[in-house]
Amino acid sequence: MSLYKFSPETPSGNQPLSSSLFSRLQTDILTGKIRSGEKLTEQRICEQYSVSRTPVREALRQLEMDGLIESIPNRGAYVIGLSLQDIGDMYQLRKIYEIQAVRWAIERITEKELDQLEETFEFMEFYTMKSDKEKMLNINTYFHQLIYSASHNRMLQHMLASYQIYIKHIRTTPRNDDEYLHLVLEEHRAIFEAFQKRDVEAGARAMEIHMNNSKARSI
Amino acid sequence: MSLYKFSPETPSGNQPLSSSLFSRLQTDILTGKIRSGEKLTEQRICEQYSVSRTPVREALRQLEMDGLIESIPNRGAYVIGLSLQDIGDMYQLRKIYEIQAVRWAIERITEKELDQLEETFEFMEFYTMKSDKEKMLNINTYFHQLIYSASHNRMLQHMLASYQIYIKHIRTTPRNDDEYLHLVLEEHRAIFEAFQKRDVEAGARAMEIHMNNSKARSI
DNA sequence: CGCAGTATAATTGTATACAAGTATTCAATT
DNA sequence: AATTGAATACTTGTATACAATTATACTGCG
Repeated sequence: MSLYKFSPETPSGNQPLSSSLFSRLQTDILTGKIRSGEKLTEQRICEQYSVSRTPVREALRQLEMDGLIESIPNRGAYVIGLSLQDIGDMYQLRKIYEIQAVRWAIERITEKELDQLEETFEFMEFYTMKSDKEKMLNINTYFHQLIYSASHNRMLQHMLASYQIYIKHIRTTPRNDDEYLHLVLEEHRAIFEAFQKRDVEAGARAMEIHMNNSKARSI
Repeated sequence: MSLYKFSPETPSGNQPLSSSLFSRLQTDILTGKIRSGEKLTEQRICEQYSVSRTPVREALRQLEMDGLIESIPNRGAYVIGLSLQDIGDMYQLRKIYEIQAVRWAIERITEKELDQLEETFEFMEFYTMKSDKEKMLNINTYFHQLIYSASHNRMLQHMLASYQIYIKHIRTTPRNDDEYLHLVLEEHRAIFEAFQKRDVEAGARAMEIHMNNSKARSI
């Protein structure tokens, strides 16, 4: 992933229209457009999304791996979705790994990676100043991904990446206040400064605070 | 999942022949039959596994979600596989969640679930006595799944279940000694006894020991 | 000999057709 | 009236055909 997409010069940068059927279904389930418990027949998805059954089946398999639907052989697929309980559970679990990621990352981060993190954080400051919430969400995700990457643990990256999809949809609660952006910024500043000081415990604490607040803000 | 499959009365109980293409490919990648870095063309898989492209494509999407292959649009799929580093990473990560699972499970387990855990542990004793390593592996998996389930955290179940696949293949190092079975049994006994006493800290310690030993035994 | 451009081959992406399994309906029988 | 059975409709599972994209090989030109 490149940083260019966050640079001030880039135009609005909307979602790509060519987003896969999998992503579209994922979004529609997570935003509640497709309801929990609903039966998904391949035929109906074909009609509603104007695609043939081949891509539909592939998307359903992916959703199943994500735990968003349950597929019963020769019977069909049922939407599981996320309950409030699930969301709470997820934040608890994510927190555990995010803290671990910070610990390992502070121990193992390279100079180059630290520069990237600094640059990313500076973009966060810039977009907070500009009150660009959309860009903040994207760069926020990227900031965390840099930490995963700096942990130099491929499995951890993979596991935490799988949480991001949920987070992205959950945290779209309408909260336009600048205060929100500033709070998020300061939480990330604390994390970033722990990296600069190579202070593992401070990093873990800062991330724990950030996670607790994220959870609180989301519900 | 039912317990019947572990009962002494059941015959040998081999793997189902109707195992999905996804599982077969997963196994072949994890056992090294399909090498890391290898390019997978859909055509070749069709021929080698005697199926058409539709199921092949579905299996590839699933493998991609698992992180076992990397699929580049219009280019093809490349096997990533697991390095020794990955396996070590995975054990570290699994340990964190297994310990958390035990903590929550001991706090939240129902009487009925505890009975199931007891029954399962007694099967472990039985198969250790009979030196049936195959059955021990299965019931070992089941023992852990009961803990996940008793944690009453659906996300945690989902995350930990995704590790089991790897574990199953990694731990097939040829170690026929009864000593191995007895060690595993005693480690599980410690965990089970912590459940009986509802001692969270003892459970966490017992699981940590079990995880450390599992890792050591696997490498 | 090297390079660019084009034609060909190979591979993935998508659509459709057919087979197999499952659910539903309705009539016949008890 | 309830239940069983067969026939029908529906849904998923698989195979194949076609379109779009990418890789490769070859030819012509400098």
